[in-house]
Amino acid sequence: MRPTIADVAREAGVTKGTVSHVYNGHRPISAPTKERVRAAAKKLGWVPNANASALAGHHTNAVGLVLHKNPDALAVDTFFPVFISGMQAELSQRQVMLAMQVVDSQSAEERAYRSMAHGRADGVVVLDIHRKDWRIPFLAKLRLPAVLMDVPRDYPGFTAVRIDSGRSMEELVDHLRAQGHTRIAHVSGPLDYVHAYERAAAYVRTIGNKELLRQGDFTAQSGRRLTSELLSLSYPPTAIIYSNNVMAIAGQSYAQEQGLRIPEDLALAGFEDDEICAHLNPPLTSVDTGPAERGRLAAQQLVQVVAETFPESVTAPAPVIRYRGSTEGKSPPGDCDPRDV
Amino acid sequence: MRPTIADVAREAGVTKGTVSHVYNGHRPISAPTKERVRAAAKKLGWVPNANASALAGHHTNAVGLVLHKNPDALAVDTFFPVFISGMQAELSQRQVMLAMQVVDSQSAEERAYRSMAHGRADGVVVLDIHRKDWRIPFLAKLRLPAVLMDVPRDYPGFTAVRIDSGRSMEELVDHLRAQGHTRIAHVSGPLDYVHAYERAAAYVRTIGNKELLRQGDFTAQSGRRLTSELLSLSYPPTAIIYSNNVMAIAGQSYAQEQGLRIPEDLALAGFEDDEICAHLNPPLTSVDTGPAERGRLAAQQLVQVVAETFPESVTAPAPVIRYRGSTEGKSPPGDCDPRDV
DNA sequence: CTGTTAGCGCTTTCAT
DNA sequence: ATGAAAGCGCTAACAG
Repeated sequence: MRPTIADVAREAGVTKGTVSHVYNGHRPISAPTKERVRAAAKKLGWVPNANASALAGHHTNAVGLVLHKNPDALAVDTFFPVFISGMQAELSQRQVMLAMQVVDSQSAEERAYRSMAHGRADGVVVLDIHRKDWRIPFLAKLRLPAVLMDVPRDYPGFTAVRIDSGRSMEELVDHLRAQGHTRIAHVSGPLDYVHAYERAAAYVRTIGNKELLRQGDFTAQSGRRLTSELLSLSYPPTAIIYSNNVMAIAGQSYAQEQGLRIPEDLALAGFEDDEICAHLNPPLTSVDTGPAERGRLAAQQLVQVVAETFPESVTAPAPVIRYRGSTEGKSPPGDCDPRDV
Repeated sequence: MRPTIADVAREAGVTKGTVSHVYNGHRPISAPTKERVRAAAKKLGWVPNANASALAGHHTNAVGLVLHKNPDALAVDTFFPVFISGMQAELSQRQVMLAMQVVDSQSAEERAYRSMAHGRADGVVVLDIHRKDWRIPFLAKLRLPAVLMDVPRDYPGFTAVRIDSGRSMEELVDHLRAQGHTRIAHVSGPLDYVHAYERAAAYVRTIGNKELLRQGDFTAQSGRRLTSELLSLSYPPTAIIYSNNVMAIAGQSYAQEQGLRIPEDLALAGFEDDEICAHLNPPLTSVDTGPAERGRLAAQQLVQVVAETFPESVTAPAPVIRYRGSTEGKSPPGDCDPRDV
């Protein structure tokens, strides 16, 4: 049988309560007793049973992450591994586990959050918030502590980790304009996602109209399709900003197949920078939103929420635009680019 | 208060035992009773408390993954996200959670496995097996069900998911020889890892000596350093095979900085293909070991192990070599490559 | 500073 | 086919 707290207590000549307190520090224990208990635990190879302690105590030492998406998307999108590694940087220090569940329907998602609330995790990090998101009231009802990523405003009872991506969109447009572009398109993500919406809104605000705005769904396929659609306009754009890199890479590859030179004939930029962007040919300009740091902040906030030291919402460090070859070298109209011969 | 099984029982006019059996099918329940219980549960928003059921029953509906490495490595190495997405493809169907813990020391790793064994998870998947791996006897002692990835032989009481990567090394060497290469180097991973060792062993077997074998550690830095070392030999290699892509990409980038043309002056190939390889300039030849499928198989095996239908060890589909520009176009010695002018 | 004990919410015999 | 009740291993409130 696996050792229980009673075995350790017997071995150390104390009671279960004492052993318990040695491990959670909820009351002072004399040094020699502490030592005896530690020695006994080590000798027997005892670790607290997480289920029993969660059941009795109400802390699981785990945080949850419920992802509503196709498992394949996890493999393609580089945001997740980096975000998760950021979370783990914070969690591994504190020996907190990450309880991850991928679901494929709303009912499964509800069940998953319910089970998190009912003893699986002390709290959750919520990603990909929608503009009208059922999960926020739902989590409130469940009284499940949560950190909301990238919500546009504060929600009572929740803390948030925010990011200002509208600003980056403006900078990107300015940069392209400075290079002489006047027809700048945007391939957005689904506009019911807050992050996609904010980028698109900033785009429309800066450009002044939505003539060249197209709504994609973050997949390579939609990046390709919408690029093709934009390029076959009678008056096509000379620059396209994509709301993520998967779409941008697909767009670049499509444009090159069509014989367009990047950036001379078409400039491209994306959001959610990752290592691949620097290695493309030409390298892709993109916005680094700092996913690792955001993951770390999310975990840090959540740990505090769980500890009942209710933290203020924070804003992640401003995104950084990595300017690369895909937006360089556009000459002002009328000029003649030497490479153009 | 969150609803408990007692609330549901009361609401449905039955006992707790009956509710329990409706949910785990451990004994027949009449249809009408079943319906009443289901309705009551839905009405109250009840889901079984995972801790209580694990404590009483002994199943957690979670599988564990303990990773002993720097969190950053998770972000760089594309193996993990893809492997995990493969696992999730299997787990999400069965509503099984993934309990993930990143640790930074052996003692933390032991604790993590102990806590998995003591109620965190029904079993674990073990990655990055060493040639002499303390975890195997340790897990046996803990009686924690486990699936071992890429072990060279069977271990009594464990099932394994294997892969034949030695064969790919041979093919790669043959391919390079066919293109006229006679000085073929290998930058391996740490040789105490089974996967790195098997590749290196196949290399030595095929080449006949270890003159051009260098031991790296899977980081970009070591890829760069060892490439530099190999290239400054008085009789340097004309081709290098790396044990992972991080090292290969770093090597390619270093070689190009030195003014070498790939593949004319130096051919390169790596293991652990990922999307980035196809987008490099030139695209990198590499071995696709099918991480998603291996993740799926691991999860599938583990689920079976946990269900006590002890499955045979399986071998994953053979790796596929993606031949790309980084190994093409080497002319036989003496010939004159037109591009060489 | 330490001992005692009543649960936490569920599963599972043993009854009926 | 269902009910009753004894724990699973731990925490925390109550004693001392």
